[in-house]
Amino acid sequence: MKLNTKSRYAVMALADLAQFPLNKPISLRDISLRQSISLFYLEQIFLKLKKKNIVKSVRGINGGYVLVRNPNEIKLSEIFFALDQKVKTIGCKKELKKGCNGRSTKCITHNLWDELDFHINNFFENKKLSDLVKNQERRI
Amino acid sequence: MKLNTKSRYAVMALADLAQFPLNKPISLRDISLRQSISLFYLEQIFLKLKKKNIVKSVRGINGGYVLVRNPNEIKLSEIFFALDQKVKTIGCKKELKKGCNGRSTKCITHNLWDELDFHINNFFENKKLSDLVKNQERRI
DNA sequence: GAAAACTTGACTATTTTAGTCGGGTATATA
DNA sequence: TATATACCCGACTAAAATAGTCAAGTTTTC
Repeated sequence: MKLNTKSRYAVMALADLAQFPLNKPISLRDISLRQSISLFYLEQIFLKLKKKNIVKSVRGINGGYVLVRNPNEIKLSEIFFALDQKVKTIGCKKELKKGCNGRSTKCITHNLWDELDFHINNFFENKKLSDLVKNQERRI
Repeated sequence: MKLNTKSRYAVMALADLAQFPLNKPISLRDISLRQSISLFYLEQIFLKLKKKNIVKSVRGINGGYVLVRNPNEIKLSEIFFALDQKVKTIGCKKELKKGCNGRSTKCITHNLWDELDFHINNFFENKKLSDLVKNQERRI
């Protein structure tokens, strides 16, 4: 059970972004250099973040990306959701044959995975982007 | 972020096992049929469970597997551990280049993944096999 | 008009996962 | 003691997911 790089990088990049003034566009190139993440990969990631209205883009020279809201209004769950990374421990409903057996409507461990789902999603639901930067030194 | 089938099946199979008297060997064939899990796959899984002393085997006719301890003494975290499925959201220590940048000893989101790790592992640490069977009807 | 920086879709190599298979060994019971 | 049942164990493979790359744009500022 592990997090994929896409959501991880997304959080890292946004945390990076959150350290700067709200209206100053930060280029992906800069983030790429600071966080050691491939520029091309970042482009993929930010496209999705933009679609979900977490960041907005400023084109042209001196352009870059800017957070749409304040870091304390951005839940980590949103970020994960933007990258289609909702935590799903199992889909009992879908894979009827494998996950849930036909005997009853719910398989023996069904409730467990539901609980786990809730437990993890809850974690991200209660974390804000600002929580990551709070005790971090500002780098200009 | 999702659970793999191996740990999922392991929990399902052990929950199945836990519904029977402690000293009655249950064959993998039976579990395979009841839970709709491939017999070959179950063999792989139970080999690991046996190595970690969660189940013991009884060979020959009428043989099968038996829980070593009571279901209320078996933590789900043990099961996951037996299948090398410790939750690891990220290994900042190892992949220095990608995960943690060289600037400081810890990358900007390092603590977050640590917290998440703890949060999830905690969930499994506090769950016992018996919790799964508690409100389950016994099937003979 | 040139350079910086976003836009978009397609592509690929690598890794992981899920599952299969074959050829064993041990043992209860007829 | 024969034999069927059931565990033992390592090797193998197909398919899916992941991680990352690339090319050919468009927009905007200086």
